[in-house]
Parts: sequence; C-alpha cells; structure tokens
Amino acid sequence: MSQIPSPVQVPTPGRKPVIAREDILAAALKLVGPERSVSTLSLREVAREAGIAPNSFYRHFRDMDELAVALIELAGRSLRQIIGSARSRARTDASVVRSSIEVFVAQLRNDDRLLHILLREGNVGSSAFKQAVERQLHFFEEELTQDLIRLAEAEGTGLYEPALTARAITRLVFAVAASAVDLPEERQAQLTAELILMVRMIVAGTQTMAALQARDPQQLSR
Amino acid sequence: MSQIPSPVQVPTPGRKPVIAREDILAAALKLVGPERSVSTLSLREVAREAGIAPNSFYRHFRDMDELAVALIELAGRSLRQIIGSARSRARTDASVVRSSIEVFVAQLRNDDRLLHILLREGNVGSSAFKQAVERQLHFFEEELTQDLIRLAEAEGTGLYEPALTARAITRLVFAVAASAVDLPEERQAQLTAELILMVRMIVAGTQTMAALQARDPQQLSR
DNA sequence: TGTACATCAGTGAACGCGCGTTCACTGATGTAC
DNA sequence: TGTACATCAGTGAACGCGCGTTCACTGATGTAC
Repeated sequence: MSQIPSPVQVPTPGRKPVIAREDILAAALKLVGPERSVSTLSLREVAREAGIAPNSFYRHFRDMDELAVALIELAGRSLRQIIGSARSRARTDASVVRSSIEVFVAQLRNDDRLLHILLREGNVGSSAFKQAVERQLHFFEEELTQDLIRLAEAEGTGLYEPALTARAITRLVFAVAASAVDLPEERQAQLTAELILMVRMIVAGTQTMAALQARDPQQLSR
Repeated sequence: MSQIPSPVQVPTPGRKPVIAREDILAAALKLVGPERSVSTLSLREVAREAGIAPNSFYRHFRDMDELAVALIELAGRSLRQIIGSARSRARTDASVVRSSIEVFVAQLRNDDRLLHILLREGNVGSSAFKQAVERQLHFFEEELTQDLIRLAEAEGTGLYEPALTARAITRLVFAVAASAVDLPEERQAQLTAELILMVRMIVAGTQTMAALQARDPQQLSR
C-alpha cells in the first residue's frame, strides 16, 4: 500500500543517496500552512526547502502530483494508527466515541500538518490526488463500520445500515474538523464537545431507526 | 451584503463600461472544472476568457482574491434562494428533508459550477476566501435552525440543541455532496437516497436525545 | 446647436520573476577480476 | 590488495513561458456654457 520505500537495504552499485524521499516529503510539509495548500507548492520551492537542486527532485518523484499523493497516504496511515490505538484502549467501556474524537482533536491541536492536509485538501487538485484522499476516507469508514457492529452487539441495540452510519460519521467529523483547523485553542475545546454530541446524535439516530424499522418496515421510506 | 453592483444607473461622466463585473465572474466560472479550482486560476487567464486586456481586470477587482470572494457570495446567495423556495413549497407536509436534499442534488447534477466551488473549495485559499465560505455556511445553519424548531413544534417532538443539529446537518450534506461532484449520474441518485437517510438519522438522534434528556439530564455527558 | 473640456474604461508594450524541464556533466560508491 | 569499470544521485547552466503589475496612452461619453 505504501509508496514510501522500506529501509531494507538492497545493495546496488552507484552513488549513495544523500537525501531520501522522506526528506523531500518533510520539506514539503514545512511549507504548507493556513494559506498554503499542497496544490500551490512549486517543485522549486520544495527542492529549495529540502536543500537540493530543482532537477534532483526528479530522482525521487515523477512530479509534484506524485509527491502530493504520497503525502496523503502518509497522513491516512498515520491517523489511522493513532485512532486505532485509541480505539483499542477504550474497547472495554462504551466511551469509544469520546476517546476517539478526543485523540483526533488532540492530534489536530498538535498542529499535525499531515492531518490538516488530509482534512482540507480532499476536494481540490488532480484526480489522482482526490482519489488518494477518498481511499484513505474509505479505510476509516470500513474500520468504523466494524466498530459500530461490535458496539451494537455488545450493547444489544439495533443498528440501521452500519456502513451508511459509518460514512456519515466519518464525513461529518472530517468536515467539522477541517473548518476548525484555523480556530484558536479555546474554541477547539468547545469543538470537541460539539463533535462528540453530533456523533452521539447519529448513533442515537441509527439505533432509533433500527427499532422503528423492526416495528414497521415501510416507515423509513416516507 | 452583495459586492455585485446593482444595475441602478447613477449617471456619471466618462466612458461607458463595455464589460461588467458579472462578465468577469462568468469568465472565471467557465474556467473552473474538476481539476481547476478557483485558487489556481490566473488573472491573465480570466482576462483572456473575458476578452479583455490583463490590466483591464484591475478596473473591476483589486486582485484574484477579491474575485474569488465575490464568487462565493454569489454561490451562497444563489443556493440559499433555491433551497429556500424548495423549503417553502414543502412546508405543509413533513417531507422537508427529502425535498430540500432533492433540490440540492438536482442543482449539483445540473453542473452548477457556483455550487461546486462552494462545496469543495471551502478549506483552501486565502483567509478572506475561507471566511467568505464560512459566512455562507452560517447562513444555511441559521435558516436550518429555524426550520428545525418549526418542524419540532409542528410535530410535537422534542429537539436537542437545534443549532448544533443544524450545524451537523449542514456540514454533513456539504461534505458528502463535495465528494460526489465527480461521480457519474447513476451514483448520484444513490447518493441522494443515502443523504436523506443520513439526515434522518441526525433528526431521529436529536429527538431521541431530547427525550432522554427530559428523563435523565445526566445521561448525555457520559 | 456647437464647442471646449473632464472623466475614466480599456489598451499595448514592457518589466522582472519564478516556474518546470532539459542537457551534458561530475564524482562517490560499489563490483569484477 | 590494487585497478579498471559501471552505476547513478546530485549538479549548474540554460531554455522558453506565463505570470502579476506598471506605465503612459487613447478615445468614447457625458457635462458646462
């Protein structure tokens, strides 16, 4: 899945690389910020920040688009790992919602630029780039679907369309978080609380609808 | 609120304008597409499309950022008007959710580029641009809040945090629609159905939570 | 009605700049023997 | 161990291009009298 070369050494002839793909990704990350999106970075800018000649860039990436896709994959993998461990820590009690969102917002506040990119640049850029973002969101949706099913079984409640529910939660959390990236710290605490309530609404809704459907299968299509 | 000059004629000396602000906005709109966002348009490109010399652009806008903000305001006003009339048409029966979302998706399918911009570019660009997008979303949230209150009163159901609920619905609909802009037509029908269910989940959730809170005020903060 | 004048929307030419990409190269590293 | 050689990461210089912005201008339109 990863485009990043593993550190396994395959002995080859030729000059040793003095700069790694990762160094260039890191340089690009340093350049993004509130008013600089990945899609506005220039190849020369990134090369300058990485301390290499512009044409050395081509030794590592075909073009800026390939670099952008690599950034998204890095961001997705990193966030899923963070959320995943938060989730498994909280598996026993029913506060999965709270702890997942809290770790998510903490990461956001931690000025994780990878996360910022994943949140806010999903809708602009090349089609390869947008597809890379969509792929990462799907991973989240799939993992969340499994979580929801497990949670419903544990609590003995119904669950209406778990995949759809997971999709709604994922998209909502990403959208709200994206609009909060620029907010000051104190507003972000409030945001966490709001996000938790929003997700609870969806969960409560899916349970209610499951119960309704069990009683009267026609009702929901009205 | 509008930056667009009204067609009221204030007689002034000087040469008659041969091109209007609106013509330049229209030219910019023609240039945006699946892989071209407003933030990547160049001044010269827009001028070329509008059929004027590059420096004539400055007679109408200070820079491209001002044009982008004008586009967002145009998009917001236009969409609110469309949704508003759909909403008032459906006020009597309880299908506000369905008819609002249907008209929203119809507009999307209609290749309304203004709408595409509003949906997908909210998180990149200058801070003035992002604020303009946020302002438009707030208008939607406020109008939806009023709707939810009216609906709850009419149906006699409770409502937990109407403003928060409206916010969740608005953000979710915009996020899901943004990711669907590139989808083929047949997938968009499916999307409409999914969106309706998602919003119903939130509405069902807010009602359930209102009922829970009435019974046990502590329960929700768990 | 006619004439002089002010206004100002739009222009053509030019500027310096940063861009992506190319080319032929350098020289460090490893392999073959 | 020593030598010749192949590989290839990184380079310096150059290219043509489109960009935003500036300048002094043109000439159509309206006003004053």
